[in-house]
Amino acid sequence: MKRRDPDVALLSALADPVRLSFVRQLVESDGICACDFSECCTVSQPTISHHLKVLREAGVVVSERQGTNIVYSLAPDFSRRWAGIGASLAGLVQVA
Amino acid sequence: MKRRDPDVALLSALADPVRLSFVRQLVESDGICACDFSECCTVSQPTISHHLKVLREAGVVVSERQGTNIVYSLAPDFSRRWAGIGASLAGLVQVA
DNA sequence: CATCCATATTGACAAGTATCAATTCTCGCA
DNA sequence: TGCGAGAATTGATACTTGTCAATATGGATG
Repeated sequence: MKRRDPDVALLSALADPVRLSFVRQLVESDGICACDFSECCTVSQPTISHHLKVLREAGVVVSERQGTNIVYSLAPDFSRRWAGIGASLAGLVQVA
Repeated sequence: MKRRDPDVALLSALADPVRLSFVRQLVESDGICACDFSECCTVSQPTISHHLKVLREAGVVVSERQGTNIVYSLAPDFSRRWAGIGASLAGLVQVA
């Protein structure tokens, strides 16, 4: 596919039930081990890894090694990017 | 197709460059004739109709006949739905 | 260094989607 | 009532994507 609009890429990354579920979990925590995502959805380990890669490449999450595990957390500028798209779509304003 | 999470359905509807472009045009106007969407993207009439149907079924837009044409506009509760998803994702608050 | 565990990658396949050409539908209007 | 224009549907096709099994990678640790 051609080079993608980053907004479309971000929306695409969120437009999957498994990935949206991952992101919702990440919003409520300060980092989740990759191995712990398997508890929510009945998908295999490679599938989890695939979805995390999609989220990483869209800039939704970042990963960091902590000992044996790899811990994922929301990308620091995710909420700003989301607000930016929202501003262009629905006139929303972010309250700090 | 299985029953879909409406949030995923809304995000999926927006996660396409043509449809996102349509929605951005709709945000800035009070209604656009279906025939006028052809000006922005180089896609055929059936393709435009298809994308508008996807947006309609996701609840992003509504359509209304006006004489010969069919006029599309943003669904009245779209911005509320967007804000709802944002609240669960990024802690955003809508400023009325 | 050898091994083990967690994660990532590869390969394959099924299902979904975007697109267009051709056709059909549906009003408004003469 | 019949015609014409705008919009939707159908059918076909190429591309993308979600998924898993099998395999590879890469640190930590004995």
